[in-house]
Amino acid sequence: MSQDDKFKKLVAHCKEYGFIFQSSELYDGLGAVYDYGPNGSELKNNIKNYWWQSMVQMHENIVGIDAAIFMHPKTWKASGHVDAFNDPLIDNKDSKKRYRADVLVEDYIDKIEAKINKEITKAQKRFGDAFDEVQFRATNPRVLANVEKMETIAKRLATAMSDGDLADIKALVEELGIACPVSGSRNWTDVRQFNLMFSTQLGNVAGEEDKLYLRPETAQGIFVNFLNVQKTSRQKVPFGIAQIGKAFRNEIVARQFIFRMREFEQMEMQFFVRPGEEMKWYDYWKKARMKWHQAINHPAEKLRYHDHDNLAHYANAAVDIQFEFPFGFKELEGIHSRTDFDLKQHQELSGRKIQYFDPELQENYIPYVVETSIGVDRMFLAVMSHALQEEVVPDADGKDSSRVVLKIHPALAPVKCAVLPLLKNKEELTSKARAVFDKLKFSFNCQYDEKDAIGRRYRRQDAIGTPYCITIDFDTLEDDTVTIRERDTLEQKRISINEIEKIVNEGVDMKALFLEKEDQLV
RNA sequence: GCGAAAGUAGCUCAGCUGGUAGAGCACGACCUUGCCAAGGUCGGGGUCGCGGGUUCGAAUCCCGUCUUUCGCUCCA
Repeated sequence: MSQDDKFKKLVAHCKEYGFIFQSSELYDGLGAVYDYGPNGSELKNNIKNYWWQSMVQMHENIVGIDAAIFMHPKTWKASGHVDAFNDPLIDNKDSKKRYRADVLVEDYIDKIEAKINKEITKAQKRFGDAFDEVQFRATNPRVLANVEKMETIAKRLATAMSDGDLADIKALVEELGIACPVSGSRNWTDVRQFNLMFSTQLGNVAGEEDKLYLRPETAQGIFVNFLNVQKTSRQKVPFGIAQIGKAFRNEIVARQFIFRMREFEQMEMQFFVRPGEEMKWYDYWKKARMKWHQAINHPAEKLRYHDHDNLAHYANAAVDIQFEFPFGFKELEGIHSRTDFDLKQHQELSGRKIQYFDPELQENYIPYVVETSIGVDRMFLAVMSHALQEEVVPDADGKDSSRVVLKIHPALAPVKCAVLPLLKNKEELTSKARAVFDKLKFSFNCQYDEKDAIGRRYRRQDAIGTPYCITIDFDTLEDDTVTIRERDTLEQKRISINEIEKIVNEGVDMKALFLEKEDQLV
């Protein structure tokens, strides 16, 4: 099966079995927005629980918060999003390629600089030891002209950027004769501004000053609460603050099902450390997060680290954990060393001190931050795409038949257990099965199903990843035993009704995922 | 946003040299069925994404629009 087919099957499966629907489908849908259905919301909650427990419950020095989506507008000035998320974009009409107009101009400036450097190297060779670079730069007419040109362009670009003068950026591109690297043509569209943040307003009659943004990341809710949390939870550096919540980005292109959505959910943990110790913790979380992924049976070969070539404005080191999705290796989680950038910025713009007094060092400092940030929806997609399998199993006559099975980790499965009377028309069986179901439903998400042949019901449960099926037959009426059927092995065992709860609970227990990691808890 | 492909029943799709819709699976009822899907009978369900045009007549031809998929950019 091609990757493309596999992906299509995954999307179809998600819809057919109530995992994911397109948002507002009734009205033709809304671009790049999706809803989670009955099974999807269960799975999503289980993923969030797995993350939350591994972070907050398993670490004494990590606490959770739930900050509002609306934040003071200055937050986004401080975080750099107002500037960094305002990209002036320009398209080349011939190659159909899109570029950031400011980057095109900056590349042009780099070219001039390269020219100057070439000039200097040449002169260095000619004059040898007698060469004085400062003197040369100050006097050589070609160098002087180029430096002036560079400065003029840079200054004009900076002014145009801060004024939002898109026409002048376009004019710059045209005047400099910048050509598209692909088509070589200078046939450009106008420069257009794309703000990746959604805006709305506070109050009914709002002016520009009341403009609010929907948060483009959850992290800032943690940073602005740093002192509140640190003081009230009596935490000492190093410690972390975890949060799960929605974030919004008005992506130019949102694609690939739930991989890139305009409204998405993040699971973030900001770990505050002593300045200078950030790389140690960066390495620690890099490893710890990889283990978290592997613990739910995602194989090592489907996961890999990917170092960032270009660091974001707030980071001094950054690595992605990539997962092999049906459409290739893509980013699933990011681990960033964010330095003291955010806290420092908030200190500056708020005019309030954001410092931590370290009782051991007897000094005040702004902590450094190591962030782990993972997309819930991407994790969902990773789990689904790895779990969805089609395999050949023997049917009633021992012949080959295919089954579609979601081999999802039992701890994440939407339904933990299905209770099935062997036959539908025997009242003794159905009422006994009902009784068993009514007991089990207090312990975990459980389903009762009596329709169709037993084999077909097994397959239905396979399709949504239910790890255990309990079948009630005539022997049950005699001795209170049932068969328990395991999803992956298809094995059936005869157990007593009293054992069901214990066996299923052990199978789906999340604790098992943490035990193997105990040796490396903070 | 630009380029390419697609949109017909809950799902997967057929029908498309124009004559007002079909299959398989799914769904409901009844029968059958003693452990790994696809047994029998009956039944419900679609104004063919939406809007407009051409035509006596449009799922089918034309235009527009929305959505999805793939590529370009960015990212959790």
